[in-house]
Amino acid sequence: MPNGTTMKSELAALITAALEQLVSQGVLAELPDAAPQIDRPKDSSHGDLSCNVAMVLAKRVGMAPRDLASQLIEALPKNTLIDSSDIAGPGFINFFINPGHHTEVVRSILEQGSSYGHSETGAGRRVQVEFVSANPTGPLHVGHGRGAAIGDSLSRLLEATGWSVHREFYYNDAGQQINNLALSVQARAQGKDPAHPDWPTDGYQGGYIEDVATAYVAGETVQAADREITAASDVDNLDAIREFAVACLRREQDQDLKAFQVVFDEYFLESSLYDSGAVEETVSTLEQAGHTFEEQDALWLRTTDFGDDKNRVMRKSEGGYTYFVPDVAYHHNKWQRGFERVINEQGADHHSTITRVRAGLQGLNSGIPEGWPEYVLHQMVTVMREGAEVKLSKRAGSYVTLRDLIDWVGCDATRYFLVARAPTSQLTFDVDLALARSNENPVYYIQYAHARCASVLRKAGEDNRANPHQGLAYLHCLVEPETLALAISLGRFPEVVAIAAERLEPHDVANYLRELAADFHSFYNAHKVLEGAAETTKARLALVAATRLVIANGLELLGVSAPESM
RNA sequence: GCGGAAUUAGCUCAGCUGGAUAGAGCGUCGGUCUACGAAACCGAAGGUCGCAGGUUCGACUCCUGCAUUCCGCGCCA
Repeated sequence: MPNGTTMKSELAALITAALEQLVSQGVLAELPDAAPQIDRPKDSSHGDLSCNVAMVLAKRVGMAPRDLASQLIEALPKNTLIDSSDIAGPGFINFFINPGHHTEVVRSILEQGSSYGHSETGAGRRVQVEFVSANPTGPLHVGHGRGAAIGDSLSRLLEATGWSVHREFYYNDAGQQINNLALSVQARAQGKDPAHPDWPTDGYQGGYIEDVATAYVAGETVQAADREITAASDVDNLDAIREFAVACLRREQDQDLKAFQVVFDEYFLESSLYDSGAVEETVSTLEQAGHTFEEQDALWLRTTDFGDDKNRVMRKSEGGYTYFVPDVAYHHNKWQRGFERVINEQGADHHSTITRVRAGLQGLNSGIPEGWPEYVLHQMVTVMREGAEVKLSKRAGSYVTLRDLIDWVGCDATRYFLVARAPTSQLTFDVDLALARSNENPVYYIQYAHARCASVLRKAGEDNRANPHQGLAYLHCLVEPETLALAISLGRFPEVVAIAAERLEPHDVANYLRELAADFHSFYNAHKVLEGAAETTKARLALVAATRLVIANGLELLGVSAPESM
């Protein structure tokens, strides 16, 4: 099987050929506009693949679905893919695939190795994924962790499907929140605590503020991914405190991300948009395009022209810009950088900005498509431990940090749990479940399957048994139901990756891996790999090697490690 | 009130963009190791897919109402 083709696409080609045949016979007036839909039936007695095209077309042709189905089967070209086919229910055509085709994937997998499952649909086009984008006012919390896990996995999926991916982290380094941060650090440096009468309104109360203040007074030097600052130690110099505090928290977040094994290509500063004049330029372009008006001393953008439910203020009566103006400038900058696609992974609480940003971009008349950029929004995360919700962290004070989770359950389990659920559903992170070492914990379940594969292969190597590739000559020995079921699952992987990337849903991969691990464990318990006839053993070793590769490739897409032993 | 998300087994969640008898894991009950790793496997029980209509060959899936939960809704970011 060549890279990129699947059983489904081979079957689709056969069915299309049959439809063309029916057109030439005059049974059909024309080909349907869409490609025939092919599904994997849930019930294996319904075959390996099924097609509903007869039911879809029947009405238009004026034939009974089952009659049309039967003519379609007659018209199928000769092939080695289909073992048999039948018509079932209201007019499904069920196809039973030649078992040899199922086990042939083992050959493809061993040949393609770490690239098995990958495709070139992105064709090297450029996509930017922006995620986390936390302001440097505190450690990353679990919500940021979910964003990091999803955003990074999305990036990996897009890379695996041929896109050229740019990972970006955007942060506000100059706004009101940063001012609060500086004031809070200053207050701490002056020996005040949150109970003090002069403690700043909206000041940050987390314990980390005190650490920053201590470091500032001590004149320490901090180094973050995108900056390095030495403290001035002067308690009255608010600008110096601000710069130092931002650097401290940037470093803190860098360390969190490093512990989470997430890496960015670029950190983009909101302040740079002011420095470069991009914000002013955005405003004047919108004004010139006639999308703005003045009212009550403020400048408004007519976002209602672009689907918003009310117009939005751009420049406040006191002269400053509202937050969405630099947001629009930022996204215009992304467009100018040539990203065909931009995907923003954010918490669902940012939902309301989508319409505004898109409206602002449309108003610029830069040829930006209406649905650009794309958004993946994730819902809230709550953390449970010992049956109760955890709401406080020692370090951050008011919320549970990402680092807390990593410390409790490790990077692998944290990443898996945060990425394994649909972003649209609220997530309950059960710390005790993530720590469990049994199949109630899917991370260990999948990793254990990988370690088992590695163990068998190791054992075969020690005994001087065959190299897994030798088994490729004996794939016909793979015949038992559990064995074929495993091979079929291995063959699904490319589809799973393609669909997950297309729908921007990394959790598809997590679910698939769980199912694959279950198929492997069933196979493993039913059939001894190393204790059969020589040819069967060789074939099974090839199957195990292929399974190990697919699990490793899948875990890689989630950013979870694939251990050789546990 | 407006907008978004959600509602599926006792619990945590899938459900391949409309297919056939709605699936996993945990939990419960019952079986499998002098072991290619039992961190596993096999089996059983467990469901009015929130409610009511609609669309059609066919609805957990799409549409319209209603209910409940979460999140947003400032000249805050």
